Formats: sequence, C-alpha cells, structure tokens
Amino acid sequence: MDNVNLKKIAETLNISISSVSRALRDSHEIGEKTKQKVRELAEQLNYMPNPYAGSLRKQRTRNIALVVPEVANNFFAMAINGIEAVAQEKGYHVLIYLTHDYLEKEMEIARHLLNGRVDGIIMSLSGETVSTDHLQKLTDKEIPIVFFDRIIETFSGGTVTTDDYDSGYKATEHLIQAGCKDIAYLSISKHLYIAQKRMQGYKDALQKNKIPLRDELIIQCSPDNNKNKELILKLLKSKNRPDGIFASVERLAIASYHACQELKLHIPKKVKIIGFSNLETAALLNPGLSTITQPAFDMGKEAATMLFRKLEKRTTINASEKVEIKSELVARGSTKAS
Amino acid sequence: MDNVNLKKIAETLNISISSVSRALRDSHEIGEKTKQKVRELAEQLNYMPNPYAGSLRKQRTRNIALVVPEVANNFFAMAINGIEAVAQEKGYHVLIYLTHDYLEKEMEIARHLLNGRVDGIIMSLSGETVSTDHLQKLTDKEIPIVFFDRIIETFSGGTVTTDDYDSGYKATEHLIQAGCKDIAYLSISKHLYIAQKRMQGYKDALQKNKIPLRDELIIQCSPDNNKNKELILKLLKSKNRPDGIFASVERLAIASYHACQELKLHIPKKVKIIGFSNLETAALLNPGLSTITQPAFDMGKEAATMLFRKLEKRTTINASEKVEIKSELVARGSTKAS
DNA sequence: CTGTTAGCGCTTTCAG
DNA sequence: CTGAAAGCGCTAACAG
Repeated sequence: MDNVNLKKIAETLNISISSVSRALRDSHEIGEKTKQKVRELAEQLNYMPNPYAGSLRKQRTRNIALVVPEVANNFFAMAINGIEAVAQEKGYHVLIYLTHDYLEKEMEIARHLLNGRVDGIIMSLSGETVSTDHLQKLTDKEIPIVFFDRIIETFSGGTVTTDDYDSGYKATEHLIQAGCKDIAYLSISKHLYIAQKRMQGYKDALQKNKIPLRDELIIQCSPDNNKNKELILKLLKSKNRPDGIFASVERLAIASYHACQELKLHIPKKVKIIGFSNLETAALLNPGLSTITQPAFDMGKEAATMLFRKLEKRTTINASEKVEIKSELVARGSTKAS
Repeated sequence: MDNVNLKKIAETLNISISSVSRALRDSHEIGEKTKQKVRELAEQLNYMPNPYAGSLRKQRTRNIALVVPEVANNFFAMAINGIEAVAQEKGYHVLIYLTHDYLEKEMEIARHLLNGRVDGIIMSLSGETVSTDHLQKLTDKEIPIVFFDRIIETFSGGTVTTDDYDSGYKATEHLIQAGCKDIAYLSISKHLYIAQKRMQGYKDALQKNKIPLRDELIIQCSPDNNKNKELILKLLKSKNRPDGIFASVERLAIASYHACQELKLHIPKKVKIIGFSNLETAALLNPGLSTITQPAFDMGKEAATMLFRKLEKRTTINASEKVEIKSELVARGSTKAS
C-alpha cells in the first residue's frame, strides 16, 4: 500500500540498496540477471523514485520557475505553452508564479525561490520593475535566470526578445500612414527595455514624418487596468484627444478599446488603435485594432531551451546570450486617412 | 558564498543543529535569548530552509500540480489565476502541466505525478478522457485530486463545476429565440460531464420548443482545431447548413467563427453562434457571437481551497465535495429572427 | 560484480 | 531548556 522504495525492493530481493539503485540506473557494474530481477520487481511494484530525495543528494530538482506578469493574456499564455512543451520534453517541471505586474509580488516570489526549490528561472519582469537588484541574490546562488520580452538591459543573463525598436517604429508609421496626426503612446514602464525601445521607435517615426512629439500624449500606465482606463478616458475627453493610439502591451490595447467604446468613439474612424497583442482570436477583433504580434510560442521555447542549456552546464550560467526574434505587424481595418 | 544551512548557523553559534531548528520554528522549549541570536544570524546570513529536505522528512512538498488542457484560453487562464492566488496565499507552489486535450499526455502526466513530486492535484480533464482509470493509482497513493469544469461524474473526489445543464438549455433557447431553426451542437466529448449536461440542455431546449433533434447537426470534435474547422466547414457547406451554432467550448466557438469567415457567412445574419467562452476581450468580439461565461477565477479559487482543505486533512481525502457555481449568458448582437 | 558507509538538510524522538 | 542520534529516500565514494 505504502510507498515502494529502494529499500523495499532490496529487502524482498535480498540484495543491497545500492545494487538496486545501480540496477535501476542501468549501471555497467551490475550483472544482467540481477538487473533483470530488479527491473521486474520495480515494474511490478510500480516503483517511482522519489524526486526530492535525489534532489537533496544531487542538488538539482528538475523544477524550474516561470515568473510572469499575467496569464490571462495571449502573449504569455502562448509563451507558457512553448516553455511547457520544451520542459516536458527535457524532463523538467514548471512552477508558475504571477506578479500581476507588481514589483512587490515579484520581489516576494524572488525571495521564495532563493531556497533551492528550483534549478533555474524563466522570467518576464513586471512593469514596475526598475532594477534587477532583487534578483542579485539568485544569481549569487548560481541560479540561472533567462528573461523573455520584459527584460532590463543591464542584466547579465540570457534574454529572448523581439525587434522592439522596429516594431515600435512600424506601428507608429502604420498609424501615420492611416492619417493619424496626434498619436498617443501608452507605456507600462520607463525602465523596461521593451518600453524604451518601443517608445524610441515611436519617437523616431514621428520625427521622420515631421510630426512634433507631444509629451502630453505619452501616458505612463500602471498595473491597475481600471486606473489605466481612467487615464485613457481623461485623455480622450481632453482637448488633446488623439486620433491614434499606440498601446505598448496587450492589456493597454484592450483598455483603449474599452475607453473608446465607452465614449462611443468609433474605431477606426475616430480613433485608430494599434497594440502589441497576441490574441489568437485576432480575427474576432473589431476591425480597426491593428496589432503587433510576437512569436510568443517560439520565444517561450527559445527561453526554455536557453535555460536548460545553462542548467546542463553546456554554457556558463551568466553567459549573456541574446536571441532576437521578429514580430509581425497585422494591419486590420481601413488604413486610409479618416 | 555557498548555502547556509542549519549546520552552519549551529556551528557559528556553538549550539546544536536541533536547537537552531527549534529556535527558527519558535519552539516553546528554547530560551528567548537563544532564539534571538539564532534569528538574527539567520536573518543576516539570509538563511532559507531547503524545502525538499523538509519534504523528505515530513512527506509533504507544498507543491501541487495543475493539469489543464490548454492555457491559451481565457477560461483556463483565469482559473489558473484564481488557483495561483490561493496557492500563494497558503504557501503552496503550483506546477503546471498541459494535456492539449490529449488523453495520452494526460496519462503520461499522471504517471509523472505518482512519485511524490506534489501533494495534490487540480485537474480539468482532456476531451478524449473517457474514464478515470489512469488516475486510480494516484488516489491509491492518497494523493488528493480536485477536478474543475472538465470532470467525469463517477470519480470520487472534489469537483467544481457550473450549472452546465441550465447553461446548455439557455444557450440553445437563446438561439431559438433569435430565430434559429437548425442548431448545430459542437461537442468535445461524449464522456465528460460538462459535455453530457450541456448537450442534454441543448436537446431538452429543442424538444421544449418543438424543434426536431437532428443527429447530423451534432458534431463530435477532436483536440485538433484544424480538423474541427474542416468539420464545421463541411457542415456549413452541406445541405444541412445550420442557422445557429452552439459551441460547447471556447476553441470550438473560435473555430466556428473562422469557418463562417472563410465562407463569408455573415454573423449573426446568416449564422448565429453562441459559445462557452471567457474571453476577457469579449467586448472586442464581433457582435453576433454570444457567450456563456463561467466564473473561471472563482472556480479556480474554489478548487484550490478545496484541495488545500484536503491537504490540511481537515476533511477526508476522498470526500466527494461538489461545488456548483452559476454561469452567465452574455447575449451579443441582434436577437431578432433573421 | 556487490555491499557498506556516509551523507544531502532537515525534523523529531529520546535523553539528559 | 538543550544536545545526540536516527532517519526521510537516494546516490556515490570506497571497499572488497
């Protein structure tokens, strides 16, 4: 009834525990007939090695942590998909943690991971995060971290990102070509790499097209989507009402959409929106909401592969590998001037 | 540099390991001054107990497994949210596993969980699952399982579901009231409780409204969405073309939508669709796609709470607790006859 | 080829 | 109030 362990097998077979252990791991220093017997009994008793007993000895758990801002977001959902696929293939197990885009949560989670529960970490930073100090102790403990998408440039670990500058540039140009003159930029952070790059693309596209940059059209958003919607509503109701919105993450695109709905501002006639978004249901989107779609599944796979490479010590823990994948701009709705 | 453990603290303080252990767990049989010293040093050295060493002794890992068909689906994403929230609060950690709606994956995962990696399991079955035989060994090992949404009625564990019969009935009636005469039902399974109940609701609503039940309008779908779309396309192109579709899970609603798009069948004029769906972006949906929205977040919380209750032994492992929560029908688009 | 032994880091009797 | 010692299940030196 109770747990079958090496001891039980050893006793019933009248051999030593270590022989059983070795037989099961197909050691070359065990006789064929012994191996056979052991394997049979193990099979029959449905023996399953206790993973954590082994961890204790070998100092590796085959668990990794996945720390993301949210999961009800197609980008992260697809990334998780990719990560889980690689993990399952490589025999790793994935612990999931959500920060809800709060730095405090992120710090708490980081603290929890300091005790050896996991071998490595895949992470996408919160919008509030401004430095990686809270992750320093993890690297001190030689726990490798790979970041994807939401990264901070200064951190010396692996990173997987997309061509954020280009995407920001193209997204903005898309709105300009559709006739927008007053384009708002919704940011989640001043410090995240993606936020900076996307905004730089935005600024450069404006300049290139001789459209003055207006600070009042750049909105710093928070983890709280209700507040964000209020900010957007305020902007839309002000004399600065933009005719185009560039939402730098999915939930801000959705908030923008809701705000426009509430004010009965037709999309895309009155306001055009382009957002970073991986909604698989994109085809269901109201026309007028164009998107920058990142290859989330591949990014997840890439990040996991990179982490496992570090864990298998086939590269230095802190080697600064950087992978960049291309995003895709999906235009929807009229692109003509309104 | 390396790990601080009880031994290190004990040595620097010149007391025994067990005293340190006790001091840290605030045992009443340790002097205040000793406790103080220990706590200070622990704090200073940033001591974090190794969770798996404790697991080995106490036979509990504080890890739970979450096994779901998919994550790129708002229903499951929100449920994960709820589960993670409760887990974080209770000090549990969540290992995530995806079956992609394949029984084979589900069985493999179940086998992996047999070894004590987790204390308990929260699960939503794959569409292919017809029995819970592959989970029997888990319950034999006293690993409690709580199911949510995708359950099989015969299993003696906890379950969290919604009012599936009512929802199926109302969804069908919604289409009937909108003028539909030929309503297709897209099923993911013959065996899952939700599939049976939803279909029963569908059948009863038809009968009540004196609409003949037509077997050719009941489509059994698979985990493969491309195939499903083909099935739907075939149906829409046949002489049996329905004027209403009731999709029993989110991805089938999306597949239906895509199929209609491809055939340029206007929704909801030509074909009305109602689907179980928790798209947070529901407001973005094309009008005409009505939904049954389940309280996924609450269901996740409920399932997690139930599991933790079992784990804390405040109830029998196999007590058949059943919780049912109400869904909500969200009508979109015209409800008038076409 | 096989057994003995010593831990991995922690908790928990059992003695003082 | 504190320490010694056993042991959770497993692996890996070290002997034979």
